[in-house]
Amino acid sequence: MRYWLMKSEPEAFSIDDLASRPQQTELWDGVRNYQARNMMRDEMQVGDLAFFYHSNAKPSGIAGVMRIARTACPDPTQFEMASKYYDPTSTPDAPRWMTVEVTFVSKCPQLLALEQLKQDPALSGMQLLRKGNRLSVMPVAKEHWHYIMQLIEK
DNA sequence: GCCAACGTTGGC
DNA sequence: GCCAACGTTGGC
Repeated sequence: MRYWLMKSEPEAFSIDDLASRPQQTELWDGVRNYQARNMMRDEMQVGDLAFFYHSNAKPSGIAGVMRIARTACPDPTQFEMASKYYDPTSTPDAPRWMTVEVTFVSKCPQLLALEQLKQDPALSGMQLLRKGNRLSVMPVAKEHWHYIMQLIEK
């Protein structure tokens, strides 16, 4: 059982969008970074939990919790010419980009803002808070996960 | 909208 | 393989 954090711009896809999907489930498509892909492809397991992080938002922060519902499969948008995630160098025989399916678990009663996370000494060292960090999928340490869950439930 | 911090691309 | 140029992410 592992813990993750996955970013999405809420204007593109938010925690509310996930909660209102059929089955409250969605393919986490559009990731085009090898490190992030490798984690989804090689490490995520069904049942793992992930924070849904709103990036490029006002304010940015942790908006909810989701569960990995299906292990890695090819990201269909890489083959769709009309998609902004289309990748002409990828083929169905050798798909370059993989993704996972996620299911809604809960929405935070109030968003846990990045600013608040930064100011919390218990979270120093968290990958999300490292300067220059741009990864859209990253692991969360167990102790950080439980600490943040307790902040959410406060 | 700015810009720092990356990541990728391609000429050499 | 180096590295300059370019593109992207994401906080502010």
